[in-house]
Amino acid sequence: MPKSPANTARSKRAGSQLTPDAIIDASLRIAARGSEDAFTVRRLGEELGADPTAIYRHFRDKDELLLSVADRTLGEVLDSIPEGLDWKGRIRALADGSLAVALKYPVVGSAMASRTTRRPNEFRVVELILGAVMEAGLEGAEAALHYRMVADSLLAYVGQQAAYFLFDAEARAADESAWTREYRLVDPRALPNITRLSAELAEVTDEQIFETTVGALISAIEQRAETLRGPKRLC
Amino acid sequence: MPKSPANTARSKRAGSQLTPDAIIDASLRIAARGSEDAFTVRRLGEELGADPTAIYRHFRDKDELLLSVADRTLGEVLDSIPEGLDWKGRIRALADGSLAVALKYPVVGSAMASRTTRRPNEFRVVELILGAVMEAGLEGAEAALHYRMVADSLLAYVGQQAAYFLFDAEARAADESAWTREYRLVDPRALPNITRLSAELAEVTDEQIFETTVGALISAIEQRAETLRGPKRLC
DNA sequence: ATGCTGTTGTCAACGGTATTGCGCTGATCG
DNA sequence: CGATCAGCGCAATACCGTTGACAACAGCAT
Repeated sequence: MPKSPANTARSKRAGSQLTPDAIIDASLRIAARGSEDAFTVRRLGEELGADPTAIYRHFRDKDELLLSVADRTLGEVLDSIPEGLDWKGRIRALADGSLAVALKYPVVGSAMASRTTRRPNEFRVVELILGAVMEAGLEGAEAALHYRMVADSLLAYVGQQAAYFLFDAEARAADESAWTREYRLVDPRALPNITRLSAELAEVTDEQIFETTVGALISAIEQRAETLRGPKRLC
Repeated sequence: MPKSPANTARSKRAGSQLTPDAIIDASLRIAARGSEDAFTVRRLGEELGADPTAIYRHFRDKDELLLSVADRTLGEVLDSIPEGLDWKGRIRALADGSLAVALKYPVVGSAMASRTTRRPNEFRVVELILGAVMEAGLEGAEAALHYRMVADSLLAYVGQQAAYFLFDAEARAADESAWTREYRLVDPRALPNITRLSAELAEVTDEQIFETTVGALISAIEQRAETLRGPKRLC
């Protein structure tokens, strides 16, 4: 075990050309290449010009590295959110930023869809969402519940998109043509709705879907707050 | 290439003790053991009492097997949905059933979160959701869009839950205690909302979150249909 | 009956993955 | 100046999915 670094004037520059930050940078470079370049320990060593196993001097295992990388990207998302937005704007900005960064680094996005990093920037996200739902008018257990709804749904959706994006071009092309091709060949008697809407199904874009989903979450919060605020009448 | 099976009286019983169905059954048995037993080709061979590579005589690769397994479980979910429910009830039944089966076979649920199987039962799901949103009052592109919202959100959420459930007990225990432990140790000045709501955050259950999320999707459909139906006035 | 053909299971092997233990080296510190 | 020790390279390990060669065996035509 190394002693605490930066204790004295230690690790001035030394022979250590490898630092946690440099490794995270290299990881992001690889992750940005999407499915063209697998994110493996060997590939990472190559990118760093070092032996693959050198990474293990700075991270316990690949999982811990991934968590650190994810935290870095989370930070980028948070810093990109402008000041002065209302609660809906902040949630929308978080959602859009998360999706963008997850599609930029799909390996990271897909791997973290079901994880909690427990690192600094994750707490900032929690704080942001909690602040938003409270500004919307929710309190206590209701605020906590709706925070979880937003956080879990967003993370799951974004991770799913990233994983899908990670598929290589061939597989994705096959998947997408399925919407237009196979839906038209289906038995119209057993599946009348699909038959009738096959054209419309093929034209829905991912952006529309994401926008609609985020909108659904936001308006759920809004309605809940309204119900709790004015329980007297509806109209 | 084999000719079409069951053409004549072929494959009466023959030497073939291994059938696609038997392999799917064995896969589900392994998948049901969750994280205690990895779902590998070798383990599958062991479960079948056969050589691991024998599977490749019936499925092109592991991915195709997984798709078939997933389709089987989808069928179970669909068959468990009772007749005579209104559109909200059908969507709720589909959601609850999907979550249940994904937690029963977490490997399958997590692996399929970002896939489309393009197999018979998937079309039945599409048909079901489309029918529901149309019964709610949506048509054409609006129906297609909201179908995608429900399908994608549900699949992503359920897959996320399954992946999380797949973690071995130790990791999950650490994760869960994080909610109660680390949230209390946080800097109250930088993260006031977390500090204030740490108790409530720890008490939110997964069931509540899922129920709230599905409710949000349903009421988004309801509202959209209402807006389109009566565009005259609101009150 | 005999041989042909095609299916199915077995075996050994290959290339890929993450990870670990050992030995060297070179900067830091007493 | 010599001892220490963190950081790195190397070799090896234990898995993983997948493939190709081979043997057993059914059904079919001769």
